[in-house]
Amino acid sequence: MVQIEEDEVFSILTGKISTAINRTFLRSFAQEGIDITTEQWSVLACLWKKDSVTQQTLCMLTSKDKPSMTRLIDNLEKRSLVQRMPDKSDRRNNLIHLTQTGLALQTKATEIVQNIAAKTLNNITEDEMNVSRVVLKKIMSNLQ
Amino acid sequence: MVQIEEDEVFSILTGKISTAINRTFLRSFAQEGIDITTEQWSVLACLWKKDSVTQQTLCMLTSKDKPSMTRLIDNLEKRSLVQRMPDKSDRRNNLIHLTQTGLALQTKATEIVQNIAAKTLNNITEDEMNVSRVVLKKIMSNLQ
DNA sequence: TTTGTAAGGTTGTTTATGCAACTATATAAC
DNA sequence: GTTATATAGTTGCATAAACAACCTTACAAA
Repeated sequence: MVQIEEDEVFSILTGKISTAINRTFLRSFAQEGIDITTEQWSVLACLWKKDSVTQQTLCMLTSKDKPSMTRLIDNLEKRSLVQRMPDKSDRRNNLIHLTQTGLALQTKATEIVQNIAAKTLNNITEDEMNVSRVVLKKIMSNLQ
Repeated sequence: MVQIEEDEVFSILTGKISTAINRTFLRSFAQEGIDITTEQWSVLACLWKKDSVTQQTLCMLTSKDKPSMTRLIDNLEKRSLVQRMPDKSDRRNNLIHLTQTGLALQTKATEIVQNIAAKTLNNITEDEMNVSRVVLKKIMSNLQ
């Protein structure tokens, strides 16, 4: 049984680390003249792997709920990065399709994200990384 | 040098884990009839340790910026959990003071948080936990 | 004493989350 | 075929984050 120290619980629960990462992320993107948020990037990253999927699919891939996805897509459409397309085989679906602009962002954005990741994970050893992977998986499964 | 796999970067950057924890947190509190958010709790938790501190102090303790804190305190005041008090020695300051209601929440809230933490960290060994602590510290310092 | 500057807070705008309630389409049961 | 139910997506409301711009009070330098 793990002894839980209040301070570390505090740090994790309050999302200190995730908001710090998010802040870094936003600033790096802004600095490079890319006007998207972390969340918008997370959707684009899915589409760069596989384009033209339903909003529901994107919800599952990003662990966001339907209303959040609706508004994320709204904002991505405002920036002309994606476009909602009707699905002929099932009219309930929107197929989210990358525009040329959205597609063109991939290289630069991916590079920026890799840099952030490298900076964030600096000094962390391979062993520490492997343990962390296990821990993260356990936590995710503990939370369902 | 750590090899960074895109999937795990993705999971961390998108805050999948922190939002999952946050969701669990909100639901547990709601279930027990406590109507506060994770962020509001994080402020209360500071005050339970040391009452009557400035908003700026709370900002530093919770890693939030001034506007966020202003609105958090607004919402905590709405719920009558804290009260802004003038600081006679420096009129720029607000001293944030726990009300009786805010103080009374401590025991139950702390118990709920401990339960969430225990559930979240279930199955994680002492060794894994120790490595994780180190990794979290390194990440925080990498992000300043 | 006046002026400049720093520090503590607040407000406005945009984006995002959670939840509940809603519409529209599809599908299964009768 | 009609009804019931499930699925996809949208909208409304409250809360929170980031950033910039702002007001007020304190304090130091001239």
